[in-house]
Amino acid sequence: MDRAARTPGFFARVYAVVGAIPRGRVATYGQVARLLGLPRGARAVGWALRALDDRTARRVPWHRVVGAGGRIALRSGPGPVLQRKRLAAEGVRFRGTHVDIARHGLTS
DNA sequence: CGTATGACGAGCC
DNA sequence: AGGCTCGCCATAC
Repeated sequence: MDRAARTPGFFARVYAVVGAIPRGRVATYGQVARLLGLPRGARAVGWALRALDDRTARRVPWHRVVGAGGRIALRSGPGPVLQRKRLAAEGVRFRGTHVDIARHGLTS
């Protein structure tokens, strides 16, 4: 286990919240941050997910976290495609390039 | 301890 | 709609 995931630090809490997102639904970085008690910590959440290594990523449903409005935040590499693919596999609908947040949002 | 870095977000243009 | 700027936050150096 990585140090970040073992210690009761920020990363671990982010992973715990993300892990609680139900299958077929998505949450925004801002929402996750809010659940952690950091209304303006969306960016920090992004930092935590970015720090996921291949092994840790296997136990954290990072693909269920999207940007405000359902935007796929990943910009390059296999990430964006993989995320969209995984979400689609869970039945998540898209409206163009964005996730249909109104239909699959955490609180929706 | 100051500066840099992002998988962010809201405002503006 | 698409692109920029600026503010926020936890880390990395």
